[in-house]
Amino acid sequence: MTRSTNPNFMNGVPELLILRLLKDREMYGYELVQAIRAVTREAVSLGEGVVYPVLHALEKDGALKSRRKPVNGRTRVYYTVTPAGQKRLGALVNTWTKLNDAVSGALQGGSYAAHTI
Amino acid sequence: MTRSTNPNFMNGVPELLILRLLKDREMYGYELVQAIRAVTREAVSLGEGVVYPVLHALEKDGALKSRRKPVNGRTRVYYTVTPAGQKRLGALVNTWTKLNDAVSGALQGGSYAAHTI
DNA sequence: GTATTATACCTTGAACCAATAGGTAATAAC
DNA sequence: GTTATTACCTATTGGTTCAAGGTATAATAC
Repeated sequence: MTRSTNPNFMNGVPELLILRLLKDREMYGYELVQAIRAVTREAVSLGEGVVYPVLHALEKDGALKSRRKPVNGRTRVYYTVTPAGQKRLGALVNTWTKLNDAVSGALQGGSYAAHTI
Repeated sequence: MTRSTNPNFMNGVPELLILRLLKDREMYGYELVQAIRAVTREAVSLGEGVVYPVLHALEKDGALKSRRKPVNGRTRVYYTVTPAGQKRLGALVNTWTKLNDAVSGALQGGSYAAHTI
């Protein structure tokens, strides 16, 4: 029903944002969690339990590739977008935009459709 | 993975569209299925297996109320939005708009975005 | 006159995905 | 030396869309 942190309409949004952010520069999971909060101005706040599984699924699908990099004794796993990932991002942005336009139109008093039954 | 009919990003959209359409006038389930197709210009096409459960859930929650009306020997179940439903619609539109702005900003802008405080 | 389509309602099962709540381990701060 | 922060991870739950069924009447086609 009502989500405590994020509202509905979140289907596919984590994947979309992650791909979009990684398109600009390589990042690691923990960094992505905060970057998403920052870039959406707290409108979207994803837990690590959301981000990591998405990263692993995207890598398994060949949309991302990773490299391990030790920093200050800790190990970070940096992700970058593959060509397949870029393509996937493009498709996601496309469908997201289309759906958005459709719903926006429907919300704003949509009576451009004259349907009678 | 890939949906055959509708893409991702559909979470909560059926409920939003149904409430929005019923706000203007009472409709019945089968009519809503076609109205949604029409108002979104085929961008969203919901099956009856999606619409009916949402209608029942919304009525159970007190957001809709129904009346049975015989038309041409068949029985139609017409739904209207209750005050609680109007409130729910308002909240949904609000969160949908906010999320939209956030994701749009993230998609277009690089690191940060237009309006600071 | 019967076969097919359209109308109109419904439920069940599977699949997907975000969210919560855990768990491990190292460094930094106090 | 206890807590907070960094940084990784998994398992389970719950909610929701979707496909694929099922029932029944009215209109149309052949």
